[in-house]
Amino acid sequence: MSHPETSSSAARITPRTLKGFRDYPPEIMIPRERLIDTARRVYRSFGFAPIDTPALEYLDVLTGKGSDETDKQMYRFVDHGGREVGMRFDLTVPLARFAAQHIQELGTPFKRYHIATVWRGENTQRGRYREFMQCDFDTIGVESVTADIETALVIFELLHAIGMPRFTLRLNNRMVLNGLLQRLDLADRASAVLRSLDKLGKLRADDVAKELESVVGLSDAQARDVVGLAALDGDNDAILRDLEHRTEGSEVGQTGVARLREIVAAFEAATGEPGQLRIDPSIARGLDYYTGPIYETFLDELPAIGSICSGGRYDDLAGLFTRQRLPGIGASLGLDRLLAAQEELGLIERVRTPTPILIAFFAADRYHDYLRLARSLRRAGIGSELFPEPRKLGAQLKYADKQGFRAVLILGEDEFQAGTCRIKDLKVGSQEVVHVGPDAGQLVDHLRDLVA
RNA sequence: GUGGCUGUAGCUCAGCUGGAUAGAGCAUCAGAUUGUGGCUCUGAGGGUCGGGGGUUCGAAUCCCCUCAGCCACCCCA
Repeated sequence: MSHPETSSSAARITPRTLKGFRDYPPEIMIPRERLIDTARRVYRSFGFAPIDTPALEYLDVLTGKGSDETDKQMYRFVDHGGREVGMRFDLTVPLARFAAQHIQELGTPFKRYHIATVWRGENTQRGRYREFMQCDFDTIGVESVTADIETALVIFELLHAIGMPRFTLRLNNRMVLNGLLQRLDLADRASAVLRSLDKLGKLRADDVAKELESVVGLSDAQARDVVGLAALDGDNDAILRDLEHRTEGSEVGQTGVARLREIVAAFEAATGEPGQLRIDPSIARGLDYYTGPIYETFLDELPAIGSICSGGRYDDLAGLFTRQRLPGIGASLGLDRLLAAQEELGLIERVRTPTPILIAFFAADRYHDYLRLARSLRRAGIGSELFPEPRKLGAQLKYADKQGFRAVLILGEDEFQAGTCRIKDLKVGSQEVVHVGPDAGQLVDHLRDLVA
């Protein structure tokens, strides 16, 4: 109307989102933010401090480390000043740059968490988008096994805090794999072998063995030996003994097994839940840069969705940027996967409001009294929305129902006169009349139980 | 990036081998119901049939291109 030139349908632009990019409406954003808050709280409780870095970096900063694959997936452009620029495709490369640039002031150990959006122009799939969020935590500058142990403990606490205590943290050590490959005389083909090995979760052992022979060129015996790792069964002690045997004569391998042993013992001592940490020699993780312990976390109720928290140790984070050696270890929560899992397990309550209480705007000339009441409730820590117009009560209740409010406060002239308030519990359907009291104190006491 | 499947109202879908004004359920809005949501009834709004081009007297229907989604592969910080 005010823009006649855009009112014809020919001039109108179709509203749409780019492939792999998403809108997040309130009912999606509310559980998402809750999860992020929980991760933040757990990270901070262990002493990890927040950092942020720019979404855009000089292209050479990002491409330096990247494989051809990540190069292909990176969003890049030339800015108005002629600079070659890329969008970060993970939070580890920015961390490496950040650490190389600031480690003098930061000192070590440096523990940081970083929850931020990253971009990859890869093909989309269910649960894989071109814009997504990573929730990393890392410890820089600690070679000792204590950092490996703490990483496992953070994952443990995180999953419990999220309310998903039924999970298995699977642990392996690249040193063990390297030791084994050394013994098999395959050190030169390590990354190809590991890539195939990593498929053991998805493919049958026979197929992986076949791939190792045909693609990587292993002998029958070598392939069987590698795949045999996955067949290892029994408790952690039994597996560790077996691994010790298999890596005999390899110093790296033996060191790796010893480190696993320490992690297992400390995890048990700290949590009292030894069953939730399992040595799994078939966990390889695709990445070349892992050099020590590696972690993957699977939900017992939904293992098929894949690892929801993974990470590992790397000996040289920032070698591209500085001569100073910066060893580190860290992991990343798979936010989207975890949300998908919670959704599938029916753990996500669908609400469109972060606020539990709606105050019906009922008596038109009591507006100021409603404002005062709302303020008292908010000050007492009870989120309260005042309906903006004195519409029909039925319409306001309908709105409250649709948005997912926990309760509606109904006060008309009668209630104001009597100093009372009706609390309508939308979930149960019951209703009670309570005294408001000074500063709404009595009302607050009632509501606290309700919204707890 | 490669291959396959799919795309009709906000959502789930129907719509025959090409035929006239494209339908249903749910959802939305209004009313029944000016101090009480979910249930019921009545009514209304809502469609470039993903988009563009082609074949045809005639296309939601057939063909090509394109965009998007799903699945598999590739890969996986």
